[in-house]
Amino acid sequence: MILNKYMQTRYPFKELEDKIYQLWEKGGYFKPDFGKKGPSRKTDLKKGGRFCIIMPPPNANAPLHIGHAVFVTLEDIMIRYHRMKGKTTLWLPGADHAGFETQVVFEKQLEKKGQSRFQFSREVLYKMIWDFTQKNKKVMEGQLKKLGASCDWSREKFTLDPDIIKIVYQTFEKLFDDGLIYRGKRVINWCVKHQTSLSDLEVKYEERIDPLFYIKYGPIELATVRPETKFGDTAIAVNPKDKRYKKYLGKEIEIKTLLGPAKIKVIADETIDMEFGTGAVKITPAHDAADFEVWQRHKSEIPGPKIVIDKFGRLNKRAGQYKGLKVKEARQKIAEDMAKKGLLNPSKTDHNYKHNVAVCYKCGTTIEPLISDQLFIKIKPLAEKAMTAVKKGEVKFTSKHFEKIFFHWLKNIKDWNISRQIVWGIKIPLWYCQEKKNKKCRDKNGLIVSDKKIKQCPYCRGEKLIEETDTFDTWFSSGQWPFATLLSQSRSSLKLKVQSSKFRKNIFNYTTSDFETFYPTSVMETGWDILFFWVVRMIILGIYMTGRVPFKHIYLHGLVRDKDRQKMSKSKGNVIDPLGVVELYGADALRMALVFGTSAQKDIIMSEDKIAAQQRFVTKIWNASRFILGNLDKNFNPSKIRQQNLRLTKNDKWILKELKNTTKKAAKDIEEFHFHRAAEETYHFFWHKFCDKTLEDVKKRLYSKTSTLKDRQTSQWVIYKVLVDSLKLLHPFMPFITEAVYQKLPHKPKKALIIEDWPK
RNA sequence: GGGCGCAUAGCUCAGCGGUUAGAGCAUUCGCCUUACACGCGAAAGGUCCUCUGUUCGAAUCAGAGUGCGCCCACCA
Repeated sequence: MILNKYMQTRYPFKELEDKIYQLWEKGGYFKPDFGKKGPSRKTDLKKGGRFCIIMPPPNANAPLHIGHAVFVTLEDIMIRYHRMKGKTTLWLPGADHAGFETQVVFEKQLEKKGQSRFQFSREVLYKMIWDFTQKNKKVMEGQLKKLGASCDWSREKFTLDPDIIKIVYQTFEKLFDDGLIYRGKRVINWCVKHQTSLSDLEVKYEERIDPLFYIKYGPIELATVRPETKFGDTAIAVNPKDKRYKKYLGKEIEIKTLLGPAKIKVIADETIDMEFGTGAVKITPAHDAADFEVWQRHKSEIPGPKIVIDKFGRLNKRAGQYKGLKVKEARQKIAEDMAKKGLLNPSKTDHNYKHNVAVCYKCGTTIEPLISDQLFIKIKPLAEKAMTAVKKGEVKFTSKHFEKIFFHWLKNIKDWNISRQIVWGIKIPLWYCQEKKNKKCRDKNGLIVSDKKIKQCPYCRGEKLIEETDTFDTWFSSGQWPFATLLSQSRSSLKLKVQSSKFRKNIFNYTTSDFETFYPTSVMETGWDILFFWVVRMIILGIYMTGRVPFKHIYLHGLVRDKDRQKMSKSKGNVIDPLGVVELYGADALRMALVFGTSAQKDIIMSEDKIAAQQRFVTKIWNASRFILGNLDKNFNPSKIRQQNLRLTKNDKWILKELKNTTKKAAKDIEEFHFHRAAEETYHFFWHKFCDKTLEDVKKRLYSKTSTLKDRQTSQWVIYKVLVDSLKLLHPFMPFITEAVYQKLPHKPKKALIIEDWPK
């Protein structure tokens, strides 16, 4: 008996959630054209408008973490709300191959097995990672469903889908034809462990204490932390205003080195800080980005870069007897030897010199700045357009804060290195002609864009061709995600045309209904940590390829932290596994906890307590619903009751008014991206106004034997009406419990709550 | 070095010019009242960081200070 009662009073989320998701999915409710007949979609559009979110594709290299649950929750709230508002609504899901990130994860797994990526051929490695991501992708899809994501699975895309790659190639070719791609020697961030270049964004800085040595270059003494790079020095630079060195300016001075006597030129450059060290700097253009720029300014005066460190972080033959030593060993050895020979002043060495050292953001290995051939995008002209679009309000940040950061970053943007020396990714469709037999070919610097194997240079007919093996920076392809995903939805005409046109760049002349209908999308919702990596690039590439911004609003959510404000990480052991939580408390509780008490753009503080608290709210909804549905007369039918025949009490009128206010406020708050306010408002309305006040008040009338039929009818009508509308208001936040209750209503106007109309 | 944000109840945060400053969690007290004890009813808890100004009126706007945090750039 007690057991029986217990089971009744708890909402059996475990049993119901999957079934409810199936009900939605099988009903086709996630599809934008659900309930709309035939091809007349355009007229339908006019009525309700449209709403579209392209899901930030999770990396297919690990199960979902709590951060993913945040985006699912926020985006699903918007999607469900606008769907109920009658809009043609699309939430397009996807998964990201996540080039470097995935390769790093996979490499770690190999390492655990005592293997290395370098023992596999490109093809084998690619296949292995492919299988790995496909497996992960499946897992992720299941997890997104568990969280209640009402996205249209029939439109799901993967960043390595052939049609996506096709579009990425066309973008690349257009950039190339417009002269915005160049291949050149630049000092790039090289990760010695991962054997690839990294963009500036993929580099973090660590404060370290290293000795600052004072070395003697003939009569000039200068400070450096990196004496091991001295074999690559091509000049000494001083500030033009520095009187101490005036007599040496423009002259070659005789110096002694560990490898014998040499000559080196002294030049003047304004960037040199007279205050630091001795005011004189050795210039090593092959291994320092700033020095490289000095060389660029003084090309005519001094020799070009001399490489002394190889890709494995070891000194090469330029370093004489030090060849083969690793940077760290070499530094110590060289400093010692120089001191012995009087080339270094040991008494001046600063052993407490604090400075920042660049490290790989994934493995923490010290970045070796290396000069190397890489592909770059000339980003300035593109960045300008992105800034203009934001200034004009074509794209709106929901937070001014991020808008400022956006402008600051774009103003100072540097060319984007898009080539990565890794296997996992989209191969750069580039060939290099070694012969360059005619002008046309020379003009292109021997670069040929082709995604197919070619045997001949199309310009000079030369047959000595080298194929590029690098892959694109993942963000280059994901930066095209909004238009690429929508364009690639075309089932018939476009696909054919794209395939037959090979590299015709005007695929955008062919419109597909999805691209036409949903581009620009309504909102880009993602974490602020990828503002530069992703959001900015989408704006840039979106405008470049389509002439229009990719989305109208940008909503950036914060990081999920634990209750001590710590970042969640596996090593700290403070991670909350969203799927584990769903198992324990149900998806609704997790979703509600993620919006409740958190405000836009700020970090989200999450603890299990908070989720448990929301589960209690789920229980409350369940029990209130049980009470209401259990107290309706058998023949109760709300559609047959006329409001003018009711005898509404003061309290009845009060709750109906509150309902109206809450409906209005919740709608406004969701539309203005204040999700927490909408959630809290509705929560408070339902629990503390409706349940605590109205239901208690109504009991008197329901239980009393002296109540008239009219009074009974009135109370039933009121509580039923408020319940049904509350379910609608709560549905975007807590889709499962609300749908579960809706399915039990005696008179459902629609087959499911998800396709109900938002209350008026 | 450049830029930005935050400071409100024990904790996490709302509120951002107008009654007595709110919520969730935690705390205390009373209740197994026929929807729910994952509940109900009540209570306690706040110089809204400090100072100065603007205003009829400031937690809310401005300036200065203090503390905390973040982002960008990295100079040998």
